[in-house]
Order: sequence, then structure tokens, then C-alpha cells
Amino acid sequence: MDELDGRLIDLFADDPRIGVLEASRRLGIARGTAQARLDKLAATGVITGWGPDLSPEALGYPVTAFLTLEIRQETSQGGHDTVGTHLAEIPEVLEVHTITGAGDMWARVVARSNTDLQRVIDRVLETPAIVRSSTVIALATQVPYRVRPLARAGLSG
Amino acid sequence: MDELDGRLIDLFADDPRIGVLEASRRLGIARGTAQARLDKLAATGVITGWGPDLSPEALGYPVTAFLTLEIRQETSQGGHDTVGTHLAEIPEVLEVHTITGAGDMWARVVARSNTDLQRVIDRVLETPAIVRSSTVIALATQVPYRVRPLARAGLSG
DNA sequence: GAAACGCTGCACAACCTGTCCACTCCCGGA
DNA sequence: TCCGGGAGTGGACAGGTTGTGCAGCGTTTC
Repeated sequence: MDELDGRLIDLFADDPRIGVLEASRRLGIARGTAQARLDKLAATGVITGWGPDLSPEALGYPVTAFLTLEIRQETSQGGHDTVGTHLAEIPEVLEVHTITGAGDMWARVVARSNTDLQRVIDRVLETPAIVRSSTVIALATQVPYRVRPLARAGLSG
Repeated sequence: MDELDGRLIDLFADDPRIGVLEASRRLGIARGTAQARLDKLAATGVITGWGPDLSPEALGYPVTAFLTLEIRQETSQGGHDTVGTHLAEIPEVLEVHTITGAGDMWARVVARSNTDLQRVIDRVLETPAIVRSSTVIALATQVPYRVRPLARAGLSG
């Protein structure tokens, strides 16, 4: 991961429709080089995929909320996985992490409306493994999810 | 967004290297149809891009943390934007939202290590607009960020 | 009914990808 | 100092794709 890799990634991020050949032309390098760089970035896991990015809003889910869940810790670790599995079955749950704080988890959910959010939350709470939960709603997005600045900043990674 | 669109998206999500032609073959439809569907999905904003997905871990930032920030509300709304701008300049800040709770914001940050996280947090707190902050560290990921299930669930969107 | 819309099949030129290969640099180890 | 490995360059080839355009056709809608 050096400066050239960074510029390569930037090119594709700005204009995903360009191919390897066009990218190599813009960078003034040989096509084989660009191709080798991309292959290596994929091999090292820096580039995890090229799939289409989907917008929950455009899919009809404009409401985003963050749930903090307190998990019942009967089994040493089973609780989290149980809840994780449960949450994974709910389409509106986009992301789930275990976080610091005894038995706490965090989830990102979306819904069709604030009213609909209640339905989603009810579905989340269907499992008895969740002891308590709190919800905050995202009102605006100051910085949308991004990783590119990191790629530029941490050129040694 | 109908069932065919969903399958189209699934195809590309599973195997981004396939082209429109191959996708149309697998779905048993004409190439023009697949192409038109994709164009429309992009036009309606459902598909926001095809850029490379980058892994913060692979870039050398394996630690993820969530910050809840309380913002000083001097100006009616300026506070949030000020902080948002400040945070946008920090590469390790991957995402920032305004959330419910008077003057609260939420940010996702990554760091090279738990020690390095302190540096990042210090940088975040450099602005006087932040009154208070709390940090939770993500220990594990039960459900990685995903949108695909939504695309299948909400076929009416 | 007639128009609008979406899908199918097909055709063409232009272009890109996957691969190979030979040659050149440059750096660290023996 | 010499050698080998790693990385980049320039070029070549076959095969496959994309961007477009067009005519035909069944279905939905006013």
C-alpha cells in the first residue's frame, strides 16, 4: 500500500466505470502494473469487493436508528451469538457489534418511517436474551461512511 | 425495484466480476433488459456506486470505536456543522451523524491499536464545540454491514 | 382501440481483459 | 562485486464485452 495504490483506489472510487486500462493510462503506468497492484490489494484484503453499493433510503428506508442492547449473560458467550443470530434474520438490521460494557451490543437498524421503526424494534426485542435496550435516531449525516481518507493517511498499512 | 432487480443485485453482489451479459444469461433475460434495469437502479439511487470496498483492518486499523459527543449549542445549528467539518478532516473518523438527544452526535472511528485510539480521540476533542464525549469499543462483529437483505425484503421500495 | 412501456433478438464497431513474453531497473544478500 | 528476486514496461493475441440502435410483440393504461 503506497502512494500509487492510493491514487489507483481514488481513481476507481471517483469513477468506478473505468477499467484497468483506462486507470493505467491516467496514472501513466503500464496496464500490467495497475493490474498487479489491484490484484495485490485484493489479495491482501484491502479491497474486499466491488459489489454495488445500495442506498437504504432509495430502497424506502429513510429512517436510521442505533440500538444499544443489554444482553442477558446466562451462558458465558452464547448470549451474544444467540442475539446476533436473531438479529441477522431481520432485514432491517444492517449491522451488529459487541461493544465494551458488560453484555452490551450495538445495532444499526433502518425503517420505513418513525412509526415503522417501532415495528422493527419490537422484532429486535422478540428474543428474551435482551434485557434492556435504548434507541437513538439518526437525524442527519455530517460525514457519510467513508474509508478513502484512511487509505491516503495510512500508506504504511 | 421488483424481484428481478433483487436477483440482479444479488448476482453482482455475489460475483462482482461478472458483466451485464453474463448476468443476463444467468437470469435468462435479454441483455438489454439487464442493462436497462441496472441503469434504472442507478438512476433512482438504489445503486449508489460500484467503487471498491476498503477494509480498515487490512489498512492497519483493526480497532473500531463509537463515540457519542455532546455538542455545545451556541448557534442554533452551527455547532453540529462546525463539529462535522472538524471531524471530516480526521481520516480515522469514518462516519458522523447527528442523533436524538439535545446536541448529540455520534461518530465511528478506527485506530491502529487501543493506544492509538487515544490519539484519535484527542484529535476529535480538539474542538471546543464538544462539551462531553463517551467512547465504546467494538469488540466483535456479529453482523457486518449489509443492505442486501433489505433489497429482498422491501421489493416495493 | 391506441399509445406507452418493457422485453426479446440481433447486429456492429470499438474496446477491454486475461495472459504471455522479453527486457530493464534496482536493491539486498553472498 | 556479482547474482537473484521483485517490480515495471511495452507489445501482442484471441476471446469476450460494452454501447447503441432497431424492429417486433405482448401487456397495461387511459
